[in-house]
Order: sequence, then C-alpha cells, then structure tokens
Amino acid sequence: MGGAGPHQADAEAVSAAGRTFYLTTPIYYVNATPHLGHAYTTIIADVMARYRRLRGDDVWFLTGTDEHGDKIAQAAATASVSPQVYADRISAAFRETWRRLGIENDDFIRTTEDRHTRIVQKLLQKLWDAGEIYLGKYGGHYCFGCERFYTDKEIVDGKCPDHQTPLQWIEEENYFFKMSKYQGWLIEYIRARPDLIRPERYRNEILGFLRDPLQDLSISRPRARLEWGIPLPFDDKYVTYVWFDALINYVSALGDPYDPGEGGHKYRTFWPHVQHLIGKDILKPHAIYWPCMLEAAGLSVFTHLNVHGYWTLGGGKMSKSIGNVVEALALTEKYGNDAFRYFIMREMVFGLDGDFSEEAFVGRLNADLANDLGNLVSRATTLIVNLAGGKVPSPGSAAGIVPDLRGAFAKALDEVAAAMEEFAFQRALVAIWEFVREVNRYVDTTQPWALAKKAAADELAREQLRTVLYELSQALWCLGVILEPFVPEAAGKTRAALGHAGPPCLADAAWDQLAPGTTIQKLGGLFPRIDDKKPSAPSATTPPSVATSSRIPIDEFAKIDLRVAQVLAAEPVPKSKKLLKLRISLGDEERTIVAGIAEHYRPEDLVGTKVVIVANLEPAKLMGVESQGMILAGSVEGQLAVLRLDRDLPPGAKVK
RNA sequence: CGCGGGGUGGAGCAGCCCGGUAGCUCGUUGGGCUCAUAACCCAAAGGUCGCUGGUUCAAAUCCAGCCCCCGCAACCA
Repeated sequence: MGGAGPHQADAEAVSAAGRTFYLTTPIYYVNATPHLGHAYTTIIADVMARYRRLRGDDVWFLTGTDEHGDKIAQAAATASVSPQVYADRISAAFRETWRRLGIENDDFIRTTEDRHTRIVQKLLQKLWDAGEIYLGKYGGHYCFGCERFYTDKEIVDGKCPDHQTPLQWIEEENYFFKMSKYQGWLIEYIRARPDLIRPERYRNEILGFLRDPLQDLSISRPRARLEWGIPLPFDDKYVTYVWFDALINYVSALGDPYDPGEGGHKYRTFWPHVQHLIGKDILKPHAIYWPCMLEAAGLSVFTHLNVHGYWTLGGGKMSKSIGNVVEALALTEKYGNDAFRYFIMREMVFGLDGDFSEEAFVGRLNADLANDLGNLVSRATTLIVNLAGGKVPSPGSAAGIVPDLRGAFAKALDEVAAAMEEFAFQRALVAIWEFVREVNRYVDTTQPWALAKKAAADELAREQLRTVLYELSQALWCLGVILEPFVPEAAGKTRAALGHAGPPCLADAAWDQLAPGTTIQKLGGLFPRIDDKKPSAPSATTPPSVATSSRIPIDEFAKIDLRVAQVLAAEPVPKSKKLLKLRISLGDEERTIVAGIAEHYRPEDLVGTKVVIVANLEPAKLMGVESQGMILAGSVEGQLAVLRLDRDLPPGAKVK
C-alpha cells in the first residue's frame, strides 16, 4: 500500500487519536441453548467491534454466560447433573456457536469463574462497608402458586392476578441495596446525556419509569432457598441475587477496578469507554440498577447503552416451543455466515423489531449479495483479466468518462461512519450498496467491452479503457476493505483476488491504494444465487433437524410415564386464549389436564377420543387451573396435531 | 380500558416529531447491454396514505373518536 489517498489523512488522525472502545453483549443465561436472539446481539456486536478495529481503535469485545440462579439450579436438577456441570455444558454450546459464526470476541466471561466471583464479593464488601447495603425485612404479598411476591400495583382485588387466589403476607430477611437514594441523581444523569440510552424511545421509557418512586433493590436470596449463587462476603447465609451478580461481569472481566497496579490495568484502559449492547427485554436492569450500582461503588457509568429490538418470525412471534428460533440460526449452515450477518443487519432497523423469514433472507441474498455485489465483483474482475491482462492498469485520460466513483465512495464512507456511530447498521449497508449500484451503473455507462473494440485504432478509447478498469479496480479494493466488518469472508476473498492477504485497515479504503501492475484474479461465485423454485414455502413449516438433539439412554426415557387416556369432557378455560381444560380417564383414575391447544381444537372435537398423556409430570397451575399431566401433540409453526390412537386400547394403557 | 408497535401502489418498508408535488426495495411490463451469477442499466404501469369527524388556504403528516392487525406480559406442563 503506497500513495496518499484523499481520506488517508483523516483516517490517520483518527487512529493517531487512539480511540479506545470497549463493547459488551449481555452474558447469556445458560437455561437455553443459543438461538436467533442471542446470535443477533452477538453478531452486531462483532460487526461493531470489527469496524472499530478496522478503524484502528483499541478494541475490547466481551461476551459470556450468566450461570447462577434458581432456574439453572432447577434445570440442572431436572437433567440430573450438578449446576456446574449443567452450566459448563450450555456455556460451551455458546462458545462453540460463536466460533462457528466467526465471532471474534476478545474475552468470554463466565459468572462461575473465580475472577468474577472474587470481584463481585469485593464490590459487595465495599458497598457493605460504605453503608450502601442494609439487612431489611422484605414484607410482601406472596403467592404460593407462583412462588413469588407481588407489588401492590400488580395485585387485583387483593388476589393473585394469575390464580385469583388470596395472597399471603410473608416477611423474609434479605439484604438491600439503597438504590432509592440514587433516583434523583440517575434522572439528572440521564437528562444531561441525551444519547446515554439509545435509541431515544428507550431513554423515554426509562425516564417515564423513573417518574414513580424507585425501590431499594433486594440483592440476596437466603441459602435455605437457593444455594446456587455467590455467597455474600459479609453473611454466608445468603447468596447474591442473580442480577446483581450478572451485571458486574462487565467490570470483573477487566480485572480488579480497585487495584492501582497491574491487576487494574485493563480496567483503567477500557472501562472509561464502555458501551453496552442489550435487547429491550433487559433494559431496566441495565438502565436503572446498573448505573446506581456503579455510582455507589465509585465507578463510572457506561458511555452508551445501546438497545436493540426483537425478531419476530414469519410475521408471528418468536416461539421457543416450536423450535423455529433455533431453526433460524441453522440458516447460517445453509447459506453461510456472511449472508446471515448481512440479512440481520440489513433487515432490522436498530432498536425496532424486525421480521425474520427464510423467504426474506433468500430475497436479500439474491438481490443484494448475489446480483448486486457478487455479480459486480465477478464482472469487474473478469473485465480486468480479459481486457487488461489481469493487471491493474495505470489510469489514462478520464476525458468523456462521467460518473465519479471516487466521490461516490467518499460519500458512502462518510455515511457508514455516521451510521456506525449510532449502531445504525442498516443505514451503513444502504450507503455501501448505493455505491455498489453506482459501480454497476459505471460499468454499463462506460462499456469497457466497447472501448476495447475501438482501442486498436483509437488512442482515446485505449486511454479511457485503462481509466475505467483502473477505477473499477479501486472500487473493488475499497469494497473489499469497507465490507470487512459486515461480510468478512467475502471481503477477504475480494481482497485476496486483488492480491492482498493481510488484515485491512480503514485508511486503506481509499482511491489509489491499489497500485497499477497488481495482479488481479477472476472472482466468480462470491455469493451464488439461490434458485430454488420454492425456498420459503416448505421451509416455514420444516421442523428443525433432529441431528442436533442430544441422545439419552433408554432408562432416561423410561422415567416418563406415558399413558392412553380417554377424554371425558373438554371446555375452554375462561378468559384464556390458548387453553382447554380436559377431564380425562386413565381407567381407574380421572384427572384434569390443561392443554394449550384451544387455537387448534374445539372442545367437542376431543370429547370421547383417546389421546396419549404424560402421566407423571409435576402438576402445574395454568390460569388458576391445576393441570395433572400433559397431552402429547406434534407441532410445527402454525400447525398442531394431538396424537390419537389408530386402534383401540383401554384408558390407562402404558405407552412406550 | 395491562404495556407497546403498526395499518402508505401486488409484497415488504420509509416519510409523520418540523403540515404544502407520496419515496425506496422486491415483483410486473417494455426497452438497452452482452463484461458478468437468466445478472446489470434505463423506462413505464400501479396508491381512496385503515375509517369518521375536526383544525387549516392546504393533512399521510396536527387533534378527537372508532375499526383492524401484531408483539410483550398474563395461559403453550
């Protein structure tokens, strides 16, 4: 790379300023394996981190797993393993997924690691010593059915909003963080920083929430009730409440904030520049608890909290029971990481909800990646190979050549910079693709093949041809660099076709950086078109592959008591949309089962028929009705079928 | 009256805060080009901007009311 491009000065000034950037994703709770939602957050974080690295910034990109709490302990118990083994397993699944997706995180923190628990305890001790934590009685209206407390606001006529049963007043001693005293400070802090929480709608939401009085935050759980957590350093009869534990990962991953020596080095370098990236579901803990905690601990608050929206699937909601969120992630295997990254960034406006469908995915892949970009790379490299002997020509006269690619790219670059500043990935891509179209137009307008025909006899045409091919080579080169954060594999292939293997930097994304004489190779098939006649129609209802489900030994299966049951009566559960209450017979026993099938079956469709149930499932209350089992039913998106017998068996017959 | 989002050419969206010729992508039709992945480029057709009323010289945009869809939460055991 030699020569001075028009943007190099700027870019160098930027990197010389040595901008530091610390970006975090949430740490993912290990009660579920990675799905589309996790992947979205992590991928956009990766794009941002790569962009900042490309720019020459000093970047630290953190992700990880959250491994403490009730739900993990329960899930582990269900799986008959220790919580740690369970957490190890799921955490490993996350790391493996990120590796496959090409995520280049600098660190991966787990809340069960010593480096984390140590800092959590240190911070707690600090707050305890400073009088920020007190032991208080938590009195509350408790519902035994829900196993949780309800606030006055939630209570309906003194009853549980779920069960419509009277609530019990229960008092439990717990430790509390004096969060309420930070309310005024927090409101001022947010007001003074218009882009602290962004996009603005989430800032408004939080300011709205802060109009009501802030409660102190319970930060402990008695060990009698929950063992799986970090013990409080000043009272080992309690463990730390999972949110208090989890948020601190952003700090603990950098080392010890209170260590003035080497142990606090990374903290001092990166913490002042921290930006969090989260989904809208965890806005409140991040926008309220976390700043208060940091302030109380004498640590500075994040510079930005970037909040993204949710994916809906095929116009419907993202339903985990159907497994389509996992299925969505599987499209990376089918179409490649680059296409997947491109789609989720291009399709979703940052902060708003977006819809995910394979049809839209393939549409984007074909239109933007295959037709516009892939085809451009293919035609341009072919032109240079065929008409210039495979070497970047030196530019000749530009006389009569109208479109100004250099200017168009400079404009795109500026727009990308502005968009990336506020996590507007969609706008950044739109800007780049405007340039891609401009280059396609350039080829059509200048018609290098026509110039080549005239070139033998026409000196001007010869000059123009050299100029056109030179311009195209520069355009490709610039694309190969600026696309690196977004579609790294394709960008790398593009640069490789232009004879460069090393890591790119943004300063190189400029005209005259690809020297005349450089050997160019044809590069076709960068993004092959997907020409399936009907790529989406069947896929919407294609069940997820069974290949990935983990195997269990037969004795594991034998624990499940499946029985034939006859439906005696069926009625909808009042005020419920999805639930049917069924009275079933197991021969010597009758039971009530609540099933979420009301959207698929009318009660009279089921009465008298024989179905299969799980007979030894723990009872659960749904809309106040106790369900003593589960009806087996198969489903894909939007369709559901209850299993029924095709020959007669008496109720109660064992099924295996 | 739980919270929130939305109803704009065939599909998906932008525009709405700061009223004044309704814009983009895909699709369709016609044309161009032949370097390229049946791709690329140009052009055209196609819209009562959910409904009703109000404010205004002027409303997709502001106000009021209504209808419909979707997400979250509550009910997928």
